[in-house]
Amino acid sequence: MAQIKPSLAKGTRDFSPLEMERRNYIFNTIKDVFRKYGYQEIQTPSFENLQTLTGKYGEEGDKLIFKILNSGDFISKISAEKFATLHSNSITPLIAEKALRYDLTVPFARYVVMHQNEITLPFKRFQIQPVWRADRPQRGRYREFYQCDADVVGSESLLNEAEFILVYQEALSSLGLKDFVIKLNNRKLLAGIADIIGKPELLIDMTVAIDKLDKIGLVGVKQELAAKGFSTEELAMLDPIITLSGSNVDKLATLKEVLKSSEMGQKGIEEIEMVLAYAQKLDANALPYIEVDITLARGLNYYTGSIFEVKTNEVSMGSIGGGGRYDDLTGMFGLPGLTGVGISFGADRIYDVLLELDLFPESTTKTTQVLVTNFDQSTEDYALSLLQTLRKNGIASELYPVAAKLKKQLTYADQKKIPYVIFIGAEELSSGMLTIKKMITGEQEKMAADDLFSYLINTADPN
RNA sequence: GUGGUUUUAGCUCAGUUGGUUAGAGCGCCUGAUUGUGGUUCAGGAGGUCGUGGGUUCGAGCCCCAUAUUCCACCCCA
Repeated sequence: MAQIKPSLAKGTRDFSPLEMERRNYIFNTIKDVFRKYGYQEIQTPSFENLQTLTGKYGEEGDKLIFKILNSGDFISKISAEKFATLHSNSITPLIAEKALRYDLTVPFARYVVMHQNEITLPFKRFQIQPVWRADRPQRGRYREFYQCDADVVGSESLLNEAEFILVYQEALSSLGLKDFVIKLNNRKLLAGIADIIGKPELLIDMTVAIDKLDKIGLVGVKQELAAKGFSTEELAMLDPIITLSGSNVDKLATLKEVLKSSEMGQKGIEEIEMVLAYAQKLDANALPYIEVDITLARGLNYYTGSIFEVKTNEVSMGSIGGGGRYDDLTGMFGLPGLTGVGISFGADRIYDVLLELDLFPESTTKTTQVLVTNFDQSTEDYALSLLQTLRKNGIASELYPVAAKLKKQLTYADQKKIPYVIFIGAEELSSGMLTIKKMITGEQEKMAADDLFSYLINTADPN
């Protein structure tokens, strides 16, 4: 067989022991907070029926779904006439029936519908699994990455939203992040803005343009909006929205005034106020992290109410979390009238941020505690029983698997940071006194096997 | 998907206008030490220069294609 140069698929990574330890640190921290707020873990398959996923993420999102080619001779199942009329888009459902999951929310909606008789509402679940996107990789953007999602379905209370803000605040603070902002917006408020300008189709263009205020300034924003088709009068009407600033309370007061003719807009403002009120009652310390931001649109099609996004100000990185409320995601799977709201942590981005800020705790992984040396066949037999006795006493131990030079065995212990090495050679065998070497100090002493056990049980770290 | 960028030893990187045998540091292996690691000293191995074409007497260097990395859009975690 021809040799193949080893390489990773674009946008994927291996995780070595140290990286896994750090990744698990992130996962465990987030999990602990999820559990504390009453969420239970589930998992769903890596791939779903393509139908389950398509049409949920918008046009751009659909393009980024990794499709799985059907098995077998799928071409022969398409008639020649039909084949001639096909283009790459319309052929996809014919040759790919499955696809890798794009996020955890849609599979969760599917799960809820399929398990509706087993679950009691409100159902609070969390899920930590990889998702895949056929995007072009970049800093903080991978084609395979882990999301940590918490969602609750069957409760329209805005307390859920407020609790999610606290989950964000608590988890990120536990991870050592200090300067981050949880952005809060509401689709109803955006709809209200669309109401008053009477051009709902330009809503997206508008939020995108307003979002650039820092970069291109008020004049630039207005130019861009004019280019998109806004009249001078409309721009005047939008002025207070474009220049919206100040505290959350200030912003909401301005919006209330501007959107007073829009029922939908008022509803959006009320919802934001309610979320903030709940958050304050739960923990007023969380309030400074919350920023009402009307430019937060979020592409995901299914959001209908609150929208969240989390960014850190400590390093340059896209959002490290996002979420929102979806009123009818399960409706697409035949269970209408069930509202849900959820958030997601981008574990891989959080990893990159923590690494850059040097916020990972010192390695705490328990490695092997004792290495038993291997001199030759006769000593190996004795060493084997000693080895297993150590293990039965809960001490992580290993025997060097072949009789090698002591130098080599010690180098191995050194590199693996094994704190104790037990020498069993001819000398030890005949005297019955084993030599134990403490690698950190280099000192060594002789003791009988029984004394050695009690010594190690008392001093070595169990695993 | 659009535009740009990167790729040379296990790792991080030098490499002149296109000119003999492509270098360094770290790491690795061997020895100084046949029962002693982390320090030191001596020696050694390791490269189809991302891949495939092309130009040239001659290509790591120039041209084309392709993969990959990172960056800016788009979008997103």
